[in-house]
Amino acid sequence: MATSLHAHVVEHLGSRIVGGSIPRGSIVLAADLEQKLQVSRSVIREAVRVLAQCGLVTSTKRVGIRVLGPEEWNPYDENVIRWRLASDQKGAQLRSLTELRISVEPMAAELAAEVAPEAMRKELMLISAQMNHYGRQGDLRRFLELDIRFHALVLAASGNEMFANLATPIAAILRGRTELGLMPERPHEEALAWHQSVADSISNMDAQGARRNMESIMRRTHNEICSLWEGAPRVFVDPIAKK
Amino acid sequence: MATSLHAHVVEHLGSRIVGGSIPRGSIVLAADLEQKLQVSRSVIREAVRVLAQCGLVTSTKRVGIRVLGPEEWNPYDENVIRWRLASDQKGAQLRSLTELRISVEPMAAELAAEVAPEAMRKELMLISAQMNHYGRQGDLRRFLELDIRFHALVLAASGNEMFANLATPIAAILRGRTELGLMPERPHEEALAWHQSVADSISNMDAQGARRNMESIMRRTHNEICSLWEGAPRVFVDPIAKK
DNA sequence: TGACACCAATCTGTGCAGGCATAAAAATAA
DNA sequence: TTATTTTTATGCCTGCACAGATTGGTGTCA
Repeated sequence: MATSLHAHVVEHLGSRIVGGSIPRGSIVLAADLEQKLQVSRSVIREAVRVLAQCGLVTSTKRVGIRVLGPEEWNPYDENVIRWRLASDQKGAQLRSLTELRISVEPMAAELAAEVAPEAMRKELMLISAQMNHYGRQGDLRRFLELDIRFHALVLAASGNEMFANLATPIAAILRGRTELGLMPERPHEEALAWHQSVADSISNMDAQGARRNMESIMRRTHNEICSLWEGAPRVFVDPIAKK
Repeated sequence: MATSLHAHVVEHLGSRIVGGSIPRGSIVLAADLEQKLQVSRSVIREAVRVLAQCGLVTSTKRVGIRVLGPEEWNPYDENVIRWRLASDQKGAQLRSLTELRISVEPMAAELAAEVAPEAMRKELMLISAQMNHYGRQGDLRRFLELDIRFHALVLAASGNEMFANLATPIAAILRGRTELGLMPERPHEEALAWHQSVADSISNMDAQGARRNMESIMRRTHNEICSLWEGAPRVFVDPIAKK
């Protein structure tokens, strides 16, 4: 529905708020937006409702539409993540996501070894074999897509829908890393072996083995890209202030 | 805004969809909703936009508002979590959240030890001291509130906004566990000591110590409540099917 | 006769325009 | 300072036109 009018307005406002060109505390009026974007009130209102859902704005009577600060944004919202990745907060967003996946993926691998359905174990073995093949050939494009699928599969095979839902932003990390040339010419043998071991362990229901090998992958991943966010400021949200 | 009309409609429809009384694949018409809920089109439309954002419905021309299945729901949406906790999927939701916090909190403790601002370290020491005090007295109500604050603080002190945002659902877990009588008469000495050690480690910038002690807390937590979701089915979402 | 492509009717969400009600800030009076 | 009035932007409602997808009918061709 990217073609729908209200989605366009959401995109317009959301990217500007997250990007910083509409600073926190700003107050915009629905009537002004109608005129500026040349759309009707209903479109504006629906867009504002969606943005309010993401925590980007609140709309109160007699005041208007108030733009909120980053502490209020929903960091799990797909749009918010995308807008942050396209802004100067890219580093901080990548750091948050990477820390999250480092935490989650070993547990996902462990769970997958215990509960994954047979079809997913099979596919995991297939994917890791293909990763070996194309990795050794230095075909980075194909390797990237397989890598994305591999990690998405492990997350899905955990049977935890919260884990599975991290596949999309994690794919964004992997794509970003490759685009930025942070991948070696061809994947390290070590990394290939770890992926293979994760698949083997899951296939053999070896939960601890799956976890250990995934932890190894995560350690290397972290070392490879943590330079990206050097100096990006951390945000400390006092959990009481939000109540 | 809980008093606003459109929020009421979101609540009405959302809880019914997640609760299962409006099954997946159902098609409801905006006009019918107008009449049934006695509200105007604009209210219905804004509510449907919000629900579409959560992945509960899609609305297409000539067909109506189609109710989606659980694979499409956004598992990080606060409303969705709340509705699931109030439904017969409560077990599965608690399991997902618990697995997530087991993954995340040790890393959060480690990060907090490295980057937490001084004020948060201080408060963490204060909270853990109070937890000791009220815990030994067997004042479970006060202990619960301190426990919630403790974990929320560690998550916030990590400087990772995605971690910090898990404080709300984690608080729901802790409250639920106490309400269901899954807490011992008084907290185990071990648990008190671990909380104290986490606070100490963070205060002393001992990242590995903070992680280890938090891992101990998580292991015990898991053992205490994993009986809650015995037999709850796992959902395996093929990451390709969603593309 | 039957299969298939094409077209028109129809249905429902999308978007537009304008009106009244209401709540909360701001200004004014006590 | 406190209470009251005024101001003003959003909340909510309704009528209308449009767009796009489904459906069924029509005609063509094998």
